[in-house]
Amino acid sequence: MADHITITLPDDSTRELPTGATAADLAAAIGKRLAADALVAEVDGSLVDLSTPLEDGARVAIVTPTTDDGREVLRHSTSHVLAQAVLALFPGAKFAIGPAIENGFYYDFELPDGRTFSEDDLASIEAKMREIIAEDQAFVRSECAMDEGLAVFADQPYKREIIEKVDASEVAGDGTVSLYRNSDGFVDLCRGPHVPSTGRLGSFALQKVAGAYWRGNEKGPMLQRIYGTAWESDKALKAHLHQLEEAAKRDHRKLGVELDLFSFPDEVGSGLAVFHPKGGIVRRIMEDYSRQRHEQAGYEFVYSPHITKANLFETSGHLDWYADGMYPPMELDGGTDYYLKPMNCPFHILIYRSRQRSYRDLPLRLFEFGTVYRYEKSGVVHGLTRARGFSQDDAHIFCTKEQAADELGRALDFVLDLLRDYGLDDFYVELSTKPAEKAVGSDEEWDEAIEVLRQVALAKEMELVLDEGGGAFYGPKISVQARDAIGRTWQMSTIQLDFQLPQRFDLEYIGPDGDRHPPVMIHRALFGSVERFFAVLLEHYAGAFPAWLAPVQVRVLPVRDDHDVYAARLVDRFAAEGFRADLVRADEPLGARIRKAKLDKLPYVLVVGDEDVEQGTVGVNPRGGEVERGVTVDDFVDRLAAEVLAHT
RNA sequence: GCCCGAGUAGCUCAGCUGGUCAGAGCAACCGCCUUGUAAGCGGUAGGUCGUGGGUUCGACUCCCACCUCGGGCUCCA
Repeated sequence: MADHITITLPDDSTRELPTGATAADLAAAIGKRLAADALVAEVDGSLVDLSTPLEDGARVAIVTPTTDDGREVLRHSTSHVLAQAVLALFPGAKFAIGPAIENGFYYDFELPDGRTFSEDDLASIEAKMREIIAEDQAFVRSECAMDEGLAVFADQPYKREIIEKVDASEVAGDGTVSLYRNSDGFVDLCRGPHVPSTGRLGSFALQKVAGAYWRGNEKGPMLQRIYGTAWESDKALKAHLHQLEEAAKRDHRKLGVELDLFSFPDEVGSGLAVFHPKGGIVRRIMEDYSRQRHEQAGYEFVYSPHITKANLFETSGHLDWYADGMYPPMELDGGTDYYLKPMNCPFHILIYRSRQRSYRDLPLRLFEFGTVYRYEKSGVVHGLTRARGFSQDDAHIFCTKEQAADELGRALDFVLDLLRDYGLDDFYVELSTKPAEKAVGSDEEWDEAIEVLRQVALAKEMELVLDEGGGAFYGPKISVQARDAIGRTWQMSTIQLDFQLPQRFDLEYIGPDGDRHPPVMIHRALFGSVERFFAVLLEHYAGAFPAWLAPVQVRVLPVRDDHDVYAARLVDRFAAEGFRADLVRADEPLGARIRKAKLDKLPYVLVVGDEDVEQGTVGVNPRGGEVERGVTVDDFVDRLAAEVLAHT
């Protein structure tokens, strides 16, 4: 046996180490700083503990906390400390699984006698975790045979189940399982790797308690899950918690109440919103602008009813594939079932089919703000973003097969262009393929359609992400994902190619050759749901809508009663110019009225006093800007008009 | 749908183990104040404590059911 081994580093340089050297030795050999930062190592593509002896010829990278892999290990190890703390504080607790997840980790437990965790428990658990971390306990890996593992976890049914069900191939095919022990006797079943010792952890916070099914199975036992977040430094942790606070402040459900935009009256039912006047203004402008752009882009507007006989959705296939998502039928006219519509497409198809179509009619682009109703499971309803009744800005483009690629490209351009006009400008595109279970049509048809969509997306040179099995039952789709002001991504517009529905409804057109041909159908929604898009914009802007969308654009505040007449004349002038302006009289001090206007997030507050009445000016207090005195009214009107026109 | 948590005036919330616990601030309304850029002063009104049952001499407080809201229910030790 040679007395040394050769290791290749990520930069392709090599290093000689004594035989038997571990990943930790390698880190130490490279540098003090790296040795101190090292959490685990990546050896030939897989992550291992630092204590792992290296093989000659291995390609090794030392993983530090500020990498994705590093954070994942930190989070995973922190979840172990969570389990250790819970087992110490709650004798008899059973522990199940505790992986790292995006931004954090969780661990599932079952407490004796059906006990549950409360928020107060989190504080004591967190304190115990900090003790364990302060003790700097080593994570010591060992391996043992499966039956030995079963013995170690004699009173831990979930761990036993994991061992029993573990696929032999996943434990290196040798029937062993790996364990990690900490110094006070805590032992967990874990594939690893872990940080060398608990002292490497600490920038974490426990967040919430939730129920979760064992193995995600609704029929299985319900466990108590504790969620936490963990980071490489207190600074990163703080930044993450701050981001969460920011998101909470922007929550559209909260802003909807504060700004008097919409509500969900209990009397109406879960997931069913009503829009108040201020929300109504924003929504109407959103819709009007959309209509205007659709008209310019060659769409024709149609309308369809909210309910229809079952027959229509039988033909479309919705009742076969989608019945769970539909409201139950109403039986009318002596035995005929009527359904609330969950989608608009079948109606648009009937409009297409209402007369014989020629290739000269194509592409036919039908557009509707169609309100649909979907019976979402009660646990998934969420504000305006997941509602049971909502309006789609739904369009269906009927065209020849040859026109499809061009129409898809135009639709994608149109969608991106319009999203930018609403203030979103950071996108990527997702391509969703055939669902594993619910799908109609042959694989060949799907592959062909997917290929067309892929080409269209590639032509736009946009970042493309594959979403396996995420398509609708009738066809694949491209969806545009937008990142908002604080970096969250939202699925926005979808463009779906559909060969199925035209077949099911026997659609046809007469081609130049005089023969009948099946058209292709493109489903396309930009907002997806007007309500949801409203929520996204509300959160994106944190309630501070740009002037063109703001419910009130200008508030005029007279300094004293005797400036009322002048102020009222200004409001009239603004109204005449097509702006939304109001006036708040001097019943309260100016400072108080300014404050209220600011809390209402109005784009402009105008203060008018003696000087302004004399000179025909206003004092302009713009949202997020400096106060400017003595601006002429004409000047202000020009500025606001320009701003509204430019959609900024 | 299932689990956990929550539901007290329009909003935000206080109210310990059942017995003056039905309260505060903001908002609303009425006065006074007449004000130059983020909270002037005083007063009034407002809740069958989510709904319906039950236990009890007595329930916002305990039990059951239902409704609504929030978080979670894929990420394999």
